[in-house]
Amino acid sequence: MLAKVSVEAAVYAIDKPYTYLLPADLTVLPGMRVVVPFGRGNRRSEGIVLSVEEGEDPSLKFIESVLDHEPLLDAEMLRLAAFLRERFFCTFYDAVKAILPAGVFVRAETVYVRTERPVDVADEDEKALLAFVEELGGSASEAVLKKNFPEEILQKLVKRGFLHTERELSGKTADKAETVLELAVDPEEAAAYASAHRRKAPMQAAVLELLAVTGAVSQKELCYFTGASRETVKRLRDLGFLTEGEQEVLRSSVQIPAVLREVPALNTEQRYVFDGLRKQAVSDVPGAALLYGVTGSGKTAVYLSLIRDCLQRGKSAMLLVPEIALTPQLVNTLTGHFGEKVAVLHSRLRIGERYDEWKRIRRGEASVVVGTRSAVFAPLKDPGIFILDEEHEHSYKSEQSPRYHARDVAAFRAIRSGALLLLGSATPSVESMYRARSGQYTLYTLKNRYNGKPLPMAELVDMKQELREGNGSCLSRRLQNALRDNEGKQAILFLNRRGSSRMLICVDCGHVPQCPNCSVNLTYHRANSRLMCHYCGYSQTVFETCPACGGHLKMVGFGTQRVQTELEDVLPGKQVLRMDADTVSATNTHEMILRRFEEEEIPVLVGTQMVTKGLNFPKVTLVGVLDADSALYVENYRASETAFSMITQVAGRSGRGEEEGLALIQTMTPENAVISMAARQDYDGFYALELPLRQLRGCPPFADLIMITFSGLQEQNVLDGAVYFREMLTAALPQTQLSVRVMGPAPAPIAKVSNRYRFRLTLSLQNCKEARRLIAWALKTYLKDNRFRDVSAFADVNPYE
DNA sequence: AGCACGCCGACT
DNA sequence: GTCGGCGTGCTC
Repeated sequence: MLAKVSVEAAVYAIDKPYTYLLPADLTVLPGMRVVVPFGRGNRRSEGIVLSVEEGEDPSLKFIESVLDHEPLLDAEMLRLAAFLRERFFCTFYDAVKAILPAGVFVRAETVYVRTERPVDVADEDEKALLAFVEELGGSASEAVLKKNFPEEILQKLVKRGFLHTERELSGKTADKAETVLELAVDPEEAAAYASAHRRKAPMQAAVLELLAVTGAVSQKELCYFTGASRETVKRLRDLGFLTEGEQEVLRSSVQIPAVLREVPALNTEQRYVFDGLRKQAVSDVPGAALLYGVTGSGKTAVYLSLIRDCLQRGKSAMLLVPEIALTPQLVNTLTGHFGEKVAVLHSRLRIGERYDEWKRIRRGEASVVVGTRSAVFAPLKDPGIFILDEEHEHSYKSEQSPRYHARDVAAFRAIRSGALLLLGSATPSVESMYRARSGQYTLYTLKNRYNGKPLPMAELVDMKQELREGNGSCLSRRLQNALRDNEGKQAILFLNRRGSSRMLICVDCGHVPQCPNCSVNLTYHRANSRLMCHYCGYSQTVFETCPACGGHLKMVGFGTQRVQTELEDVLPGKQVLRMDADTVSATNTHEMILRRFEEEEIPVLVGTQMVTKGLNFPKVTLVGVLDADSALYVENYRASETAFSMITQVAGRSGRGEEEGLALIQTMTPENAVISMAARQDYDGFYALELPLRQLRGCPPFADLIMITFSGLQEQNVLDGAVYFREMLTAALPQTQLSVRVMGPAPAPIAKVSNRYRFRLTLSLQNCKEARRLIAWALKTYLKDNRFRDVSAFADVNPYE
């Protein structure tokens, strides 16, 4: 017998099914993972079986062992992996790793679980084994069983369906407080360091790789799952890769009430939308729909009714949200209505918890999945609807391979399973609205807010004028007055500036300490009182004097810190809460800060991006956007869209309760159309303005952008690689029917990270099969070329960064 | 990518 | 004579 295997060790250039011989004593099915020898040195690699067929070929190597007792992926999920590989230019195994929960890949033991089947065995040994399992509560670990019983009996019982196997992560931690470790650098950087040091420091590499996929993990779990010692973790912390904090153990976040609540009744408008969507959902080819509903129009109520309807039809449902931590009410609402049927999946769950939820979904015990991006891969049984709430949000796009967009994955799964794809937003992405208006999606609109209140008044404040009149502060006089008038109520101030962190500047010569490895300024971290680089983890002590001229160094906070200081003058004695990268950590989470803001009724909350999302604070009557322009100055075709939705969403935080709200939008360019339309909440105007620009620039929805990023240690070499790629591609174009616009190579916005120079090519094209085949061919050919061995390359479809 | 093979220069 | 530098080619 032969098995086609997708091998983890095979990089993109050589990724294809490899055929192995199947030893007679191994049972292998498609979707099971195996260990195989690979390459000249026969190093062992994990792989996943794609198919098994008859045949002999003595020149082939043997599969070494099988890792799973049953397939982890069924035919449909294998197909999904193939889709990811073809669509997003990753290896098949990268796709598999994205689809399966991390728990599958970490140390686990096999447990045998009794099945529902009534016991009717005559054999005494078999009876004894089953009784033993029963006594242990219905499941027993493999190690324990094998110590007490011969293996044949165990296998016989499995074969006859009295027991089935499961992989379980043992040794769960259950302390009150524990050390939590969080990645201090970009996941991408951590992964890069890991692969560079795999040989010399395999444990460090394992730790970083785990954190790159999971975010924050407790020290116990980290050591347990990687086998690393605490010393290794400490070393990584000292190298600047990890930050450490104490955290209370999360209670399983899902609380199920004793009595389930009824799904709320819909108002006339919601009812109309629901009826339309339901009809679409039960049709033969449901297709996709866009629900465009202003903030506060009650999209969630429509989702709930649709999910209930799905369950009543015996189908399951998925609801994706951008960031689960910011929508705790939604999870409570769902569990309040659907109880144990709800499974919650997001990156902040512990590995074990996520794995448990995954198993519940797979077994069909959970039929409503709510979660973030990666939850789109949940192994739902017979899905009837895939909902993406706030579909315009960037967090639906993965920035690590496979660089997928949850919307595309959900669309694929919906089509394959005959389910409805529903996208919801108050500020839909231009491409989704275009598809809705051109008839590819059905368009549903919710125009009225359920509390009957109008959208908050938004006012533009000209900051140039402020400057001219001598106000150099980041708070306009209009905003200062509004803050003073807001007595007894709450306000949120929003600052867009990325990395609102503090840095050092020489007051004499203007020198700013730079990272020696990256083209960025070093920023000050209060946690360890050192200057650090966000990109590579480099850190150093704070200088006393300027290294360039010996002058005086001054700390400047271009961010929330400065706003907080200025607020002390405007509102003397009033409490101000800050929420940004500096104050938010694994220990002091968003939720905790937001809860304080609400419960203690702190007058002002100042924050970055994080404060724009979701939350509903009835007492907030004033919202200030401090620098509306900065979102526009990003090198990305989506900059206007991002700025528009950001301003609109922030303004929407105001006046959600009884009192009317006010939003003040400070800008240096009040004449800018995007900003003034956002202030007026004029989505249609924005759309009409943006669409022709997209067409002109060859951007979505008219064409797709595929960005190829090249990186390496020698700048000239990297540039040569990019130029070569460009030439190879343009030379191949005449043999195709394709029209491709190639832009670049140009240096990436951050030209150097970890001493690696980065150049990018941007291709604008119609994203069809033939185009993807061409890109894949060019990438593979390039990656196999010996001249550019030390210049890596990857493709990213419609990147957000 | 990662590993072996092979062909050159510096060494006990 | 051999140890080890890195350029080259292949991965069922």
